[in-house]
Amino acid sequence: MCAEALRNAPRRRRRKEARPQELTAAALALFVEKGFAATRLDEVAARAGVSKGTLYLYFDSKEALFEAVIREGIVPAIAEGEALLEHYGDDPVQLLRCILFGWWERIGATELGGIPKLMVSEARNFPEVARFYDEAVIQRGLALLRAALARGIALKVFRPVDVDTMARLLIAPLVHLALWRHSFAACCGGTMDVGHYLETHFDLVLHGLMADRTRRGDSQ
Amino acid sequence: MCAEALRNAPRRRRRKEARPQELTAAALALFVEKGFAATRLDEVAARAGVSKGTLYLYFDSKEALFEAVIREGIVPAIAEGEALLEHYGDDPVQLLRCILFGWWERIGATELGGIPKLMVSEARNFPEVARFYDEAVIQRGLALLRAALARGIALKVFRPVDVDTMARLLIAPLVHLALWRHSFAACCGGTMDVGHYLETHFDLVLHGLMADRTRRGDSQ
DNA sequence: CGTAAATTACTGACCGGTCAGTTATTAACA
DNA sequence: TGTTAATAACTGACCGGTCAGTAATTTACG
Repeated sequence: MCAEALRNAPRRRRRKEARPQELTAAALALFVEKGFAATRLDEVAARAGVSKGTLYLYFDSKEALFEAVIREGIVPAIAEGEALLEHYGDDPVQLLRCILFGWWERIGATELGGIPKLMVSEARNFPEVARFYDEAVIQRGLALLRAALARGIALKVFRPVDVDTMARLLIAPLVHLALWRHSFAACCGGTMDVGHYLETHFDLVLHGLMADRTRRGDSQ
Repeated sequence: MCAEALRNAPRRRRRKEARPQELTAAALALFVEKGFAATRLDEVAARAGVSKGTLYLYFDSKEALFEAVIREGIVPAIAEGEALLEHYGDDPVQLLRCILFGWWERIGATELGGIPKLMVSEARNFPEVARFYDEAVIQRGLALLRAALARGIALKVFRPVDVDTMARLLIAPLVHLALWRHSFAACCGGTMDVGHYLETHFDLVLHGLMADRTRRGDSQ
C-alpha cells in the first residue's frame, strides 16, 4: 500500500529546471493568501512538492523568493497588452474595451490577480521591489491606457480629457475587484456578477468620454 | 537638564483611561505600515510610550488588539455619513458629492485611511474580523450610497441605473486612492493632485448618471 | 496634617515555541 | 564511482506572552 502511494505520488527524483517556477507559483499563492511575513517557507516548499532545503538551492533568501514572484509574475502580461495598440489601430472604443476586459481575463481573473493585493500589502516593507513594480507594471500599464485615450481624442471619438487621471480612473475599479476577490470574497463572498460590473463600468466611462451623443444604446 | 527633559516629555505617568486609545492608535499606524504579522508588540508599546507588559493589561492578545483597532476605527465615521441623508433631502447631486468628498476628508485623508489597506491585507487571516467589518462598514456604506442613488432616480435627476453596481463603482476610486497612499505612495510617490482626481471622478460619474443633458459645466 | 499601609499602573527580564537559514547525509543519475 | 539534486535534522535568533517586582497614587489612621 505504501509502495503504491509512493509510486502514484511523483517521487522525489531529479527534477528538471522547472523547479523555480513551481516554487514561485506556490509562493505566490501563499503570499497572497497569508501575507509575506505569515507565510512559512516549509509551506511553500511542501506546496511545490519539495523540502525547504531544496528551496534554498534556487533562492538565496525568503526576500529573494518574494522578488522573483513579483518579477516573473506580471511583466509578460503587460507586453501582451501593448500589442493591442497596433491591433486596434482605428477603433479606440474597441481598443479600450479590449485593454480593460483583457486585463481582467489575463490577470484579474487568474492567479496573477493576487499580485496587486500582495504588492499593496508589502510595498512599504520592500520599497525596492515596489519601485520595480511601479516602473515595470503600473507606469507601463498607465502609459498604455493614456496612449489609447490619446488616440481616441486625436480621432475626435473621445472628448478632450486629462488622460493621466482618466487612466487611473479606468483601472481603479478593476484593481479594486481583484483586491476584493483575494480578501473579503474569501469570507464575505456575496455572489457578484463580474461581467455586469465590468460592463457597467465601461458603459459609464464611455458616457463620460464620447465626444458626441449619438451613442445611446450600449448593447454589445 | 535631565529633570527638564523629564518635565517636558510627558513622563510615564499613570493614565489608565487614555491608554487603550493610545495603544490602538499606535497599533493602527504600525499595522498599516508593516502589516499585522511583521509588527512587534514591543514597537506598539514603545510608540504608545509604555512597555509591552502594560499592553497586556488592556488587551488579551495580539489578535485582540487587532480587533480593537478595527472595531473602534471606522464605525463612528459611518454614522456621520448616514446623517447626510437627512441634511441633503432634495439635492441628490450635492448629497452624492458630500458623501464622496466627505469620505475622503473624514477617512481617506486621515490616519483612518490606512484601515482599508489593513483589512484587505488581513481579511483572510482574520475572517471573523473581516465579517464584522463587512457588515458594520462596507455594507453599511454601500447602503448609504444606494440610498442616495435611489433618491436621485426617484426624483428623476438620475437616470435609472443598477444602484448596487453603481455604488461599488462610486467608492472604488476613493478606496483605490487610500490604498495607494498607504502603499506605493511611500516609496514611488509621484506627486498627485488628489482634488483633481476626485473632481474628475465625480464629473465622470455625473456624466453617466444625469437624466437630461442640460448639465454641461461642472464648475462648483 | 504626616506617614504608614494598601492599592494599582507599570516595568522588564525571562520562557517557550516558531521559523529562516545551514549542514550532514542520502539517493539518483551518468 | 563521481557528481548533483534533494532531504531531514539541526541551530539560533526572534517574538508573543508571563510574572515577580517596582513605583506612583490613594487610603487609613494617629
